[in-house]
Amino acid sequence: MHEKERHRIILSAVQDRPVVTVQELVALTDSSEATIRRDIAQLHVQKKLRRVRGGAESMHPPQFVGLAGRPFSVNETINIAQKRAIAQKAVELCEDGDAIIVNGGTTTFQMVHPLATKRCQVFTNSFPIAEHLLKNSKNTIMLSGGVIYREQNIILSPFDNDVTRNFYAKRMFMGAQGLGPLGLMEADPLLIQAEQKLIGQADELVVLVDSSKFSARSSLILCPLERITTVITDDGIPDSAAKMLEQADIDLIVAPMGAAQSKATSSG
Amino acid sequence: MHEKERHRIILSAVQDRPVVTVQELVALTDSSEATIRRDIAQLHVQKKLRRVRGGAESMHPPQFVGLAGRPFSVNETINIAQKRAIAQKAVELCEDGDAIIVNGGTTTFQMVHPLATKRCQVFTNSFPIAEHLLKNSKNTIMLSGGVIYREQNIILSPFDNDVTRNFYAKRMFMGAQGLGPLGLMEADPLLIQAEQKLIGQADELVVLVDSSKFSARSSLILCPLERITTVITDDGIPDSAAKMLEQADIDLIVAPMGAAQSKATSSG
DNA sequence: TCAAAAACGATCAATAACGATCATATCGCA
DNA sequence: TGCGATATGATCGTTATTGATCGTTTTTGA
Repeated sequence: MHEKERHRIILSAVQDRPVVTVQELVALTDSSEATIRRDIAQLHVQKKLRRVRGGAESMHPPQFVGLAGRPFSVNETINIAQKRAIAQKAVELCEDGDAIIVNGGTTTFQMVHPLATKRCQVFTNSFPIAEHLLKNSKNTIMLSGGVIYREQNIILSPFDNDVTRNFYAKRMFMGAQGLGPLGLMEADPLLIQAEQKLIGQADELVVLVDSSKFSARSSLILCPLERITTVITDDGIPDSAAKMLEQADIDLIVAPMGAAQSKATSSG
Repeated sequence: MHEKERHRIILSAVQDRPVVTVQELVALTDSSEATIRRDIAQLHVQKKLRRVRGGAESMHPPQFVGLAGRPFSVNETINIAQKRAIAQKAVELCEDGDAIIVNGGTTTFQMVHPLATKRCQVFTNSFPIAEHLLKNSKNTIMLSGGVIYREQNIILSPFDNDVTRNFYAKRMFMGAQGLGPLGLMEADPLLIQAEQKLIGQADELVVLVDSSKFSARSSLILCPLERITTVITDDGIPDSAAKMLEQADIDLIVAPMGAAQSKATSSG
């Protein structure tokens, strides 16, 4: 067996499992302990894995997401003030008893705090949102079925016949990568598919975007402007964007920012 | 078992319960007290947990959790030793890559700790099981869609067309209210419906019941004995029950109780 | 309060993992 | 084919980890 081949196997094994022992790799590659140790040492200096006694472990250890409060470690803290203000306005649209769909995302996640005092029927595809509402509110929670994708903490189903089709809501709330004349834009094709499925199950579509999203562009169009009922953003929205929304007959809600106002930065 | 593996299991166990004893961890990892104490001391200086007399406790535990925070506050603590031992044996049937179904319940929940070091495809209808495995393991998690019932922390779908139908597994693991000559017995009609749906999606059916369940009777029959492939119980199983299982051609696995006990035996 | 039981810490032997070295095997190239 | 370079496997001394045993400390229960 060639070196490259072993390395491929080792990296594959170490990514699948928290730890791989030298013995397991010996059995897997049918080579000697000495060779495996040399390979591990080599991959260690290449930062492809971490060398530990007895074997090797992944460089990206399984995320220890502390508690319910902090799901997506990176994105969540960007523009947090704007997101909170926007989410607050979004929840103000909801009344007890309403059936709503909350699509997963860092902005929509901020809805969980004001939602804690409500009693709505919440359908979501976000594991952290469901978790938080389950533990900290009395809302009825419905979850979509499917595989839980760890990076986004989103539940995706490749099938068309999931329970999503049995839920119909007055409003759906969602964030987006960008919002322009062509419509709502998203980056990931997988997300596109899931979100389009959800959009079809709601009457009104409420989009939550901080003002930086009006200049952000992405490659994939999720839906045209006409489909959007309401846009909630912060007071950094450019006039041109406001005019664009007005012409498309979209309700615009501007969430006022508090005293400590920071410039919105694009959050990827 | 290697160091990292033990640490993973210890951290998994300590998150599930406010305090874990050294003895429990010895049983869970099949290593000596001295080793566990060293591990706990090590994780203590790493601030991964807090070392206390008798065992260890979680670092951020005094956290208030609502009703739904812990799976079943009452049921969870009874027969905990038996449940852990039984769950341990159940996980020993699983190999990396296996597709398994884990039905929600207090006994099956104990499978999460030994599962922490595995890499399987786990389909479950239990929110706590999904949550724990998501945070403490690298398993692929698939969740059934539907309403989250807070009392049982189970996700139920009244519809027949949910994503459950798209998942097929080698084995399904489930607990039960009782196990008698007439078959597997359950108390709640709603659970019956959901569990029957799941049973149809697996090849083998593995039932996890502590020995008290052989004398328990319930009103509703979930499935006949013939459908059961394997029963895992503790060594308190009465001879009559063992004979009943043998006549029904069911594999019986007895989980040893206590530190130094006879190894598990398989028959039938 | 005292005695029994459990938990603990320290120590030591056994074991497993490691690193270094050398002999052999394989590959590239002329 | 022959040669050099590199990769691999085996051996051995060293080091780290583990489990058992001891005596000590803490908790439990009468």
